[in-house]
Amino acid sequence: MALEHAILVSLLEKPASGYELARRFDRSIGYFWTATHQQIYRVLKRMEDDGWVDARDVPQQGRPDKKEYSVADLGRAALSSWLHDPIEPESVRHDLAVKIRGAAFDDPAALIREVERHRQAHRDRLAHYLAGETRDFTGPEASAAGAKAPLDAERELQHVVLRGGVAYERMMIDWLDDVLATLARFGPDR
Amino acid sequence: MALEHAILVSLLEKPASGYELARRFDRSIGYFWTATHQQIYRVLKRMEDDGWVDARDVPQQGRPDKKEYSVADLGRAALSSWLHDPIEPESVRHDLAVKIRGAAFDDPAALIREVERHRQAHRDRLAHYLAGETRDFTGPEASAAGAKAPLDAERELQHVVLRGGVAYERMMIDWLDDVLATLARFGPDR
DNA sequence: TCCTGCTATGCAACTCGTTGCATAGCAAGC
DNA sequence: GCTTGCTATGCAACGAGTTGCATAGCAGGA
Repeated sequence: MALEHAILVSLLEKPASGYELARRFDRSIGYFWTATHQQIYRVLKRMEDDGWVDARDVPQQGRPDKKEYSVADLGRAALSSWLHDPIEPESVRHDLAVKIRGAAFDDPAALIREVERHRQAHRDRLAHYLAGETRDFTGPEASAAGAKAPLDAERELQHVVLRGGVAYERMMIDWLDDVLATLARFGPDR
Repeated sequence: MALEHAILVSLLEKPASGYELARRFDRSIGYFWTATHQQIYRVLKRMEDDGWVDARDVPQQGRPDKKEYSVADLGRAALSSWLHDPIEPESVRHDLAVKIRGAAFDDPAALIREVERHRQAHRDRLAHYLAGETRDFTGPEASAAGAKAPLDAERELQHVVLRGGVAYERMMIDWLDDVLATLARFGPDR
């Protein structure tokens, strides 16, 4: 269970309300961790009760007030402790692989459109990542940041995680091409 | 939710008891879908109640009796229906990426051992996959299967899923090398 | 004026997944 | 004879995740 920790990291990068966190989980953080606003509100409340985060009411003009959360000392300690925990074996859940093996007992050709849809989704995400990389990690901004802090850990680590996302999407696209070629061999017969 | 469907696919490949299924989920199926024996027994009971699978008591010598399940017509229909459903957007949960971004607010160097452990786990899994590929999908066996059925969908589709696993592990190993190189840059200062 | 849509927070109910525990037969070794 | 360990099945409790719904302020357009 790491939703708490993902929230702590996100709040350390920048304090936010539950709503803002939910939107981050649709974007940057969401690339490697998903969560709905329900989970986020529930967990935020628990974290506030446990003293992991501090809440602050922020009046806004033109929109409802919000509760902005920031990380408290206890939260920082909890994150640190989790980071030093050598756990995690890595579990996988890949529906598409189940479908592909299942297709042997149904119509393999019927899966082609589905796989093509997935491939397109991965292409879109790859394009999105690459655009983000160009925007945030290359050119004058990168140099400016470099001048400001030659070894900016936060930035560098965000970049290496993004590179992981890029590598993942590229791998998936290549593999789905392989899957499509395999499925095509079963197309004519049935 | 696709545990039912993963079980259906596995039972179509070969009928099995709950216990045997649980062991498959530690091996071949487990490479892209995990499940404990608790989930499996619970879901099998529901599937039996729904008429998706048939149960058969099998007395054994030297060990307790088992209940062997096989897929019923209703189960086959349910699987087929699921296969034709164009759902699934693909959600991700990657603890290690959270840890890496979190390391910016702690000691980046402390993560090195953890990342190395993960890299080793992925290397082990890659070696395991490659051994399985050599065993099941190359050499005389493959030719024999080829002679028996020039387009054996079940086998081909199992192979392409395995190739996906191989591609994934290779990608992860490369990425973790990248992560280690990045973390190393923050090692000396702290 | 009313409707749509975005920001912002939350409850309730349900399903899914995990963990700890219990039972029971039999085999092998000390 | 006792313990350990594997096969085989299952209950109970809890925690995590999903879905549907509710509320409320305000903006903008028909």
